[in-house]
Amino acid sequence: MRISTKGRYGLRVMIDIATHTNEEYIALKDIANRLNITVKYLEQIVTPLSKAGFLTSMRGNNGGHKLAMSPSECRVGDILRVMEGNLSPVECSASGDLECPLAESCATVTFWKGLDEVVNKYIDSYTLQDLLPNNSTK
Amino acid sequence: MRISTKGRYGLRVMIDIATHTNEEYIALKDIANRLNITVKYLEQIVTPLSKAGFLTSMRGNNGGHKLAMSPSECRVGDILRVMEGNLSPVECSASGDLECPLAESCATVTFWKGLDEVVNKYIDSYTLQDLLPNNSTK
DNA sequence: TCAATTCATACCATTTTGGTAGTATTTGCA
DNA sequence: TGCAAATACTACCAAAATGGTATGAATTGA
Repeated sequence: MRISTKGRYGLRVMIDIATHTNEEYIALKDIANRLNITVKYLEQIVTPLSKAGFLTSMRGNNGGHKLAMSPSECRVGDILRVMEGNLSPVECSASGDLECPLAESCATVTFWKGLDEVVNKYIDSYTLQDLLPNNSTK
Repeated sequence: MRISTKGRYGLRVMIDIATHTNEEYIALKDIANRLNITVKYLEQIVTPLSKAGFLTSMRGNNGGHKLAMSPSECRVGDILRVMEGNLSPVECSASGDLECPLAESCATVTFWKGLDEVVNKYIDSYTLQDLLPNNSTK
């Protein structure tokens, strides 16, 4: 029951961009420096976030990334779901319920679905804004 | 953010034993048959549950396992924590906070701790009794 | 003593994780 | 037009975790 490093870095990156935003594109190089990871690895974290529409990227000189929305409109849950792929704790609580060969296992499906709900509800209760350094409301 | 198969099997095994209990020890062979896994693998699932005190085991002929408590006294959370080792979503929300080199990462620690709490609260709200086939209260 | 059963290790193939490396492509600017 | 800066894409890789199987020893009741 773990959030992978990609999920953690993804969130950190979004926070970093949000705190250093100044109407210009932010180079991966700078983010990588601040977060102490390689640019190449950072690309792998940033790419899905960009494809999902949370960041807009710009190639070429003076290119980089910036937030595609305001921090208060960006749910932490959305970020984590993009980075982690699927946050369902077990397969059968996800969408396509392929196989449940055991009758007993189905007794637990409600339980797993409930856990799924609880997790998603929590992570969706936070926006990026809530996690910015100067913010202390939550 | 996944529960491993060991966690899932652990829960299934406990449910299986609870539903087939009749004041005698239940052989792993029978459980393995019903759950369609090998006895050897089942041993690895049952051993930590036994050591944690949720099952009492009996060696020798007519030996096996049985619940050490009534299903209503057995929290699902306790079972999962035993099987999964540590349910904290990220390291720094767990007990021994070794290193947090980045100032930014600490902005998220409250968030991760909250997630940790929410998960544990949910899984502790269920007892084994709640997951037995004939039960439909929750 | 014997059969049934738990207990304890060792082992293994596959997948996932956490990255690095190299190259191609795009863009702004001199 | 050509170059430098930056992202984008694709391979690749080592180490750890996952999800098991196999073997053998110890224990117990009859």
